[in-house]
Amino acid sequence: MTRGPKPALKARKTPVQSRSRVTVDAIFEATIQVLLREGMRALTTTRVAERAGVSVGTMYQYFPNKQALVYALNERYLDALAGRIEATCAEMRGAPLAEMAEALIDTYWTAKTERAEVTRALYRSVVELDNDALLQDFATRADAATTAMFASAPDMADRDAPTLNLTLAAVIYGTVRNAFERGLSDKDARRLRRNLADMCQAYLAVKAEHHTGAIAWSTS
Amino acid sequence: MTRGPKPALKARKTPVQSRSRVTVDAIFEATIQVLLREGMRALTTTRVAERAGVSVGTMYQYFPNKQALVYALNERYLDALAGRIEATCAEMRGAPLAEMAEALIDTYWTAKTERAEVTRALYRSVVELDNDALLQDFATRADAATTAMFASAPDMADRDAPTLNLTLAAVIYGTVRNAFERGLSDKDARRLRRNLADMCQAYLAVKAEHHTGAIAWSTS
Amino acid sequence: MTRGPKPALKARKTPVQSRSRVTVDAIFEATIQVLLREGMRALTTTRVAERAGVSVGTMYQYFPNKQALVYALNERYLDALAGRIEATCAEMRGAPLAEMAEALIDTYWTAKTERAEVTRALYRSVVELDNDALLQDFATRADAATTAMFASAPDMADRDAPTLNLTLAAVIYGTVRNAFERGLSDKDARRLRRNLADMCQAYLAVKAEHHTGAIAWSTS
Amino acid sequence: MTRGPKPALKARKTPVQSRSRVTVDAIFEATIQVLLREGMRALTTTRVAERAGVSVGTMYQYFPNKQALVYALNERYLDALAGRIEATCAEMRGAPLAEMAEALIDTYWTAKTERAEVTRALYRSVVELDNDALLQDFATRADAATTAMFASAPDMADRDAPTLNLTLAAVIYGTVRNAFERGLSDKDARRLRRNLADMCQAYLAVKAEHHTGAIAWSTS
DNA sequence: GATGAATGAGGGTTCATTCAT
DNA sequence: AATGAATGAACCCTCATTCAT
Repeated sequence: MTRGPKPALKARKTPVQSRSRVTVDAIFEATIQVLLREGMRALTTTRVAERAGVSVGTMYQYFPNKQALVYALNERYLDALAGRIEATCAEMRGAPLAEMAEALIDTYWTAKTERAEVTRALYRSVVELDNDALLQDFATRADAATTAMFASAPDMADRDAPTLNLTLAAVIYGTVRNAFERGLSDKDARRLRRNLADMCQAYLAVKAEHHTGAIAWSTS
Repeated sequence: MTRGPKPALKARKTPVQSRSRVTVDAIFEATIQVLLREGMRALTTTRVAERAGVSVGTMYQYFPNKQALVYALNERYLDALAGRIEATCAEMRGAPLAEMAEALIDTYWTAKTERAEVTRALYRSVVELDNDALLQDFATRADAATTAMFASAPDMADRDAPTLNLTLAAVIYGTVRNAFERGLSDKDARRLRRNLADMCQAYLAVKAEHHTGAIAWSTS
Repeated sequence: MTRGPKPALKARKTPVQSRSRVTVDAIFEATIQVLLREGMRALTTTRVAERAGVSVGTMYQYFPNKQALVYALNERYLDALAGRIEATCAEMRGAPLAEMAEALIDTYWTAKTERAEVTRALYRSVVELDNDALLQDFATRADAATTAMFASAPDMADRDAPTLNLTLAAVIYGTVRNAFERGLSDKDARRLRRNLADMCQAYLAVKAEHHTGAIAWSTS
Repeated sequence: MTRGPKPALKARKTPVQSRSRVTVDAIFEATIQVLLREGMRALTTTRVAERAGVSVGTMYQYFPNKQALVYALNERYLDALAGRIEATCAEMRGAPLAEMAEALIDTYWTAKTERAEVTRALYRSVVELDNDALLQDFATRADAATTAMFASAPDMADRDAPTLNLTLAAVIYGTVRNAFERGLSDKDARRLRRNLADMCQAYLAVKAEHHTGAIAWSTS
């Protein structure tokens, strides 16, 4: 299921030594800074190396080409994001669906917002062709985690886990991104987040009635 | 409210004559094709002109520079999209909120899906600088239309129109985009679309109960 | 001796009809204007045609290419200049050398100064390769006139006419151009002009002594 | 007093290392060659780089743009020329005016003639925008040197130094340029040079008489 | 291992010139 | 004759990538 990156995009060496790690981190941070301050168009290898305080040559020791750098940056970010989602999912195992949804919203929203500039920088960097694969991999991994989580909910009844997951995931991730792109005020952001949670809750409650034989709300 | 494009991005001549229109259309179409087949990176003026069957020089007769071309393409698309949303909003004036939401989902989903490649091509192109302004303009226009529509609903009660609008707009547009990016199968797409509508309906129903004094579901 | 222009630089048609003459004049004037206001770099056929109020196509009816236009402009200017020099020479025939020199300075200085911008514009346009030939032709023609004039002076004695001519011509033309390029104030300009005349006079006087058997000034 | 170049025209790196110096020299030399053989019109970055035996990229490492290259070339030449004039002025300090004039002619004439092609190439290149400033700077510097020199002459009497300087400088520089452009034979060149010196001498002698109370030549 | 000067393909853009209308 | 849209060669410049030091 995991497609894995094209060979050309793989990082050259896994930074095991601490010096390497520091260098790579500096490069990543520099990339974000440049992306942020000057945009995708100005993201040149020279500029990144300069800001990272290393030479271009050194950069090429860690990344076979520019695309690989951007790729790795996104990979790293998405890996961390997936990890956080998995953590949340593990934590919420066995909780009611509504709480799961709320926790997922919390996690995702926080992740996207806490370093908004980084998020924005990365959105900008995704022009690169093959990041599609990256996104698919992330989706697959996140979906696996959330699907498993939902399946463990006591109020799952006989719902179709994949479909429920698809619905909640699409709504939550999609809404958060849209919110992000709107550049909302803090107040609006809080409201929207609350309403999104309410919406998921309402949806789950209605479905619950269906599945528990209760009278559907629409007929009440 | 509308910021308007930077002068540098304005198209050079408005294609009034039929020949001009044909040419401009060919250029737009070619841009989409290139974007689609080769990605943003390969979107060069030469390539576009070639595929459009005109010379670079001709292209520059209509667009002062490459950015302006991409800008105009997005402008055109977003203008049409906003128009469709406005039409839907006009049509649904006075209908119940749930129906409005459903109609909005229909319109937006259809617009994004009926020429999926175009949508995909444009998503790829929006990364370019200053298209932000374009998106903001679109959002402003669309929000105006939907807010007005919602305000006309008989079951609006004492809801806060801007907040309701923000919620539904963010959820609907966000979810549709997320769905789109997942490249769902037809079946999954249909399911998600249905569930998104249900979700909105459920949310509106619950809120309705609140506003009509009914006992909230969560306490039942 | 006259090399004549390369065929490619010849104007296409001699403007005999009055309409043609008006058009050509407009084009010339437009060329000067553009040269003046925007410099050589901005001297494009489109721009010239536009300012002249004709279409590029029409321009190409009168000049086979851009170089020919610039060539013709310079040719016209130099022709007029040579004409004025010839007129002065004719007028001064038989006068003393010193008066001849003064008259030549007057004529040349006035010609260069009375429409200084035009002079400047033309200096700018001379980048064009083959204008060398043009300049040579002018020099030949002017030298012929001045040499003849000098030869007619009563105080020529046994001087070498070509050498005297070379000396005076080089000094006068050279100094005037240098003065022009310095962008002198009116006062400085007047002073320099006066001193240039004095210098020529002094030179001629000394030579006269030599040639008349008088004791050379330097030994007195 | 010195205006200094626009920032855009400054050279990118000062060639301190020997390799850099060689490269820059090669580029300068190539520029002159192209200018000479093909004229200003054909002075393209590619052509220069090619003839210099380096890549365009390398050229741009040393000069931020084409104009800067031409600018630097002229700057270098004019700097050397000014230096030579200053040296002559220093050397002639305290000498009689006539000898000063002769020395100035020698220096200037030699400088313009010894590498005639270079001179010619540069005359062709000066048309470019903003080299005006360069010329002004040169003039200012040279005038400062010559004015100071003239002021130190024993036979300055109560002459106006600036005016004397303006006169001699304009006549000498102007005449030399004109001579140069005429492409004189060696014999004619020698003659003209001699006569120019004589002319200056005659002018200074006459003035001297005025200032020393002697009877003016014209009345003798 | 690290450096950064050198490379040169390729990008965006201009503009002299043509030719169908 | 006049027009001006179309052409495309050629220009200036950038920047990912290499490799001698």
